[in-house]
Amino acid sequence: MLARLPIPPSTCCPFDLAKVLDGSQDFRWRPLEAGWHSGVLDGNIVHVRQDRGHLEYRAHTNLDSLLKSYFRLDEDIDAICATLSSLDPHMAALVQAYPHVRVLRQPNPWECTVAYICSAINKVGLISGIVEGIAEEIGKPVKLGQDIRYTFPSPEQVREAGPTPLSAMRLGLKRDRHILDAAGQVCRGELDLNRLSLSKTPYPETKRRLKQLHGVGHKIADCIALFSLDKPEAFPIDTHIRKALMSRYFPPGARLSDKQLREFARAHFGRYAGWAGQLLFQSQRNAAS
DNA sequence: CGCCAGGGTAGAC
DNA sequence: GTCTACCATGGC
Repeated sequence: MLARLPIPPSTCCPFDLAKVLDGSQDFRWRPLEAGWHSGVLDGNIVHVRQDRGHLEYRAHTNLDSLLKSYFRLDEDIDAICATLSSLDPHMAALVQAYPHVRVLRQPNPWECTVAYICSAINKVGLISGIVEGIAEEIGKPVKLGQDIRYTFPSPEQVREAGPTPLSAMRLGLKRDRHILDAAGQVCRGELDLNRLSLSKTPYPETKRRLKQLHGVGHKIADCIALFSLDKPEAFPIDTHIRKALMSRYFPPGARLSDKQLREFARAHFGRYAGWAGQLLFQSQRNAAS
């Protein structure tokens, strides 16, 4: 089926699909022809394209609510922009320079967890290949037109597949064991990712639970919380964010631990710290390349 | 070959 | 609480 969703107009931060996906926190988008992009969202293969004020998509079923949630079409982006711009002059400049930045709401926290366990000390392109590889090895094929993709395997599927396919992928840094262990925790009901996504589960408790997973520390727990568990105050600190913070908010030569940087971010950026972090990330990556 | 990439961990003080 | 060595792989 082919469908169209209206994109709410925004004066300061208009929606730009290509840029949103390019700087995306979801590793599973692939460009197609004529402005279309192929993705796999929570088991659904989907093609999306922007036609001015509308989001067009092709899929096997109605994905209106899923896509609205994913791209945050139901959210007041102008209000978030205004909040970020009011934090300090640098943030105001970044909102103007990168108006397309969005923190997407990924529908599958399990996939997000595995993807970011694989992200440690890897380049974005490589992470993308690893996540795709896990889907191809253990997931199920899904087809839309001539496009064949693979669903990301559920914890049950990962556990049934056992250690062999993961170790054969040579993920390094014991990531194969971390993923299998996390799958076991979810399967045994020791880890309830859906409960953590509820607004009644606050950010601190969410992060504490995620950090109990092997291979998940402050940074990756914050990525999972921010990108798939609806915790906009989560502030993942990686090498880029560290550099951006040090150059813009502290005098040259200052030495701050990650703990001090987390405390600064919480106090200075507040409720939408994660969005502020995405802006810093974009600017730092842009400056580096 | 050397270096680094969207870190995490155990063990040491 | 903070510092350190080590974990493993691919791309340039």
